[in-house]
Amino acid sequence: MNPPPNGAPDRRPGGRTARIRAQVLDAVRAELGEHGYEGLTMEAVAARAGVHRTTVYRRWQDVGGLLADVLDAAGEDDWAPPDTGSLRGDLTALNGEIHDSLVVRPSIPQALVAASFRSARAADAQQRLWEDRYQRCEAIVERAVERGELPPDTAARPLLIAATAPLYHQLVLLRTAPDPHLAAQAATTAALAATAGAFARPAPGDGP
Amino acid sequence: MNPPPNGAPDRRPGGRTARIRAQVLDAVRAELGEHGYEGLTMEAVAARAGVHRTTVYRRWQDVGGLLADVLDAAGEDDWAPPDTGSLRGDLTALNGEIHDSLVVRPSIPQALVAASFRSARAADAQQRLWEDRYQRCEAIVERAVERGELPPDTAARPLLIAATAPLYHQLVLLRTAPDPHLAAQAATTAALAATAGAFARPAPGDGP
DNA sequence: CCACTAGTGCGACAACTGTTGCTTTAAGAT
DNA sequence: ATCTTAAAGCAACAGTTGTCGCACTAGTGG
Repeated sequence: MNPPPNGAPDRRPGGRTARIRAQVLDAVRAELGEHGYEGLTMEAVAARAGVHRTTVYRRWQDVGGLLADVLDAAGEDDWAPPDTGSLRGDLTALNGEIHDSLVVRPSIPQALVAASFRSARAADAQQRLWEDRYQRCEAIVERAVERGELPPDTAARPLLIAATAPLYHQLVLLRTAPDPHLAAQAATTAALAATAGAFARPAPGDGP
Repeated sequence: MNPPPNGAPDRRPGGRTARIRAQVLDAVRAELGEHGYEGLTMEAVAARAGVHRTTVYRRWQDVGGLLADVLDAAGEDDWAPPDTGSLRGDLTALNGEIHDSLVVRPSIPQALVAASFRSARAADAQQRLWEDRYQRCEAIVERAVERGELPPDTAARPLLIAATAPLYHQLVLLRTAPDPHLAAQAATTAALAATAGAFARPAPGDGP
């Protein structure tokens, strides 16, 4: 295809290439913070990064490419899900984090979601990031199973989705006013359903 | 502000104005169906509608205005939530409808969601449509309460959100592969939590 | 039937977006 | 130090998007 879009410091990891990438990505985040996704243009990013337009076009192609790179960089952190000692506590804390990240204006996650609708590459990067996050969150369910809070055959992913989806739905899709106890409400509901065995896997004999 | 964008046949409800509005909205839906939201341009809509570009710009301003008008038109139907005789059945049928509308390619609802991120006016229209839909769906909860399936102080909206949010989350935001029994799974979970009283309103004494 | 005018068609234009060929800079190797 | 070449700068260009003034068409009212 074409050369890797995300910096690809394979051939020349030298200072300039990396420096310019950092400048540009910083500029993207700053622009996103100031004008939101709507106001994010290649022109403005290049100007703020102190880099020529052509450079940005050549390395990232379009706005979606820029966002994809930002998303990939976001997945390289060491974030870990909260560990409060109980399933309900973990889910509530997790939802609190999600809630806060979605209500600050302007919200970077919101902008990234918006971008994923305009660019296939941003959508792919977004999907990778979601997958990574939910994967890490499965630890919450594993710990709950170890503590005996949940039956051992509980499917982690649907449970996590049930807990977090209402937040995204209300704040991203429906755009209702931020409800202070929405996070706890959704977490509690999911925990309750899980304890009742709502997420037990259908086929128990899935061993080796 | 400015003259009403959605046709506004106040002053001259004559045949041509209405005819052109219909042509343009049809063209929007057709373009949306063929090229998705990405490929929706004012130029193409005008051409397909057999109308001059300037006319479309003047009456709808931008793509968001077009979508907003389509959304408003969509809310004028006589849709009613399914009535199967049980809460779980109703929610499952409802989720089935949502599921189907989101997995067909290209999906109009998906495109409208995407549009709502680009245009404030489309976002407003989208919000009106969601509100209308969830309002109508509250009948599901009311019937369940009347049947004695749910406690009388059950909050309808959070319950409906809990039931439907996982679908939107997976199919619109996460874009995972369509899961055939995802609709039933989410509906069942929500129904179970509701029966357990997870959506009981906190303050019982809110009467006159 | 005729006059009025909201709404549409038309063409020209400015602004913006993205591309291309070439030159210049600087990282990495000899 | 100097050579090589990947990557950035630069300027000119084509295509697209949105705007404006004016002419004209066709509902609306007398």
